[in-house]
Amino acid sequence: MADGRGDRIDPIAPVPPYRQIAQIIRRRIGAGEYRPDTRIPTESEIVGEFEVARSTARRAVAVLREEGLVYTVPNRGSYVSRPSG
Amino acid sequence: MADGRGDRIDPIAPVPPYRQIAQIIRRRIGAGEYRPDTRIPTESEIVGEFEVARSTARRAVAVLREEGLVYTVPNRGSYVSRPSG
DNA sequence: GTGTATTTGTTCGTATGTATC
DNA sequence: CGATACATACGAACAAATACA
Repeated sequence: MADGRGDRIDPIAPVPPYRQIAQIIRRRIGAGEYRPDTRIPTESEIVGEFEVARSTARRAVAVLREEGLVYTVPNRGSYVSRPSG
Repeated sequence: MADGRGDRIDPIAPVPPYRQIAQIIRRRIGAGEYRPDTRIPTESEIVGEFEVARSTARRAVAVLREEGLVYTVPNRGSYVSRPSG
């Protein structure tokens, strides 16, 4: 379960899918499923797991990046940020 | 003409380029221009002939692969499938 | 064995058009 | 009208396997 399979989004919830996905990944990071400097799921994997468009997957990752929770390396993927300090 | 030069895609047609290209290759296979177990054009060749991005060329090939019309050998190319049976 | 070219695999960056709410 | 979402397309970079001189 370390991969969190079973998490689902509700496409008709008031909170848009991209935020729900960001929340799920945020929780996994907090739970240590994705650790510092290791890659979080690629956009394609997010698309596959949550059955959303790539643009939605990208937005979810963008939310986490803007929060500073992850950093994105072009053409490589997005990685969990190390605790600041 | 066995190489099909002259086939063109319409970038603004309702049918997207990647499907038009798949259709053209599909037709060539049906016409025997590309025969069983022989390679179809590489992604680069498709890019050159139809003047599309590689990602579009890949999608066209993916369509044919999903239809079972061709099989792709990693790092080698895509080949015409043999008639099932 | 080395080096280079070819070819597919992967991944992110960005833009446009359409549709829905 | 704005935000969200999906489909499509082009671009760029790099990896890995294969082929060949």
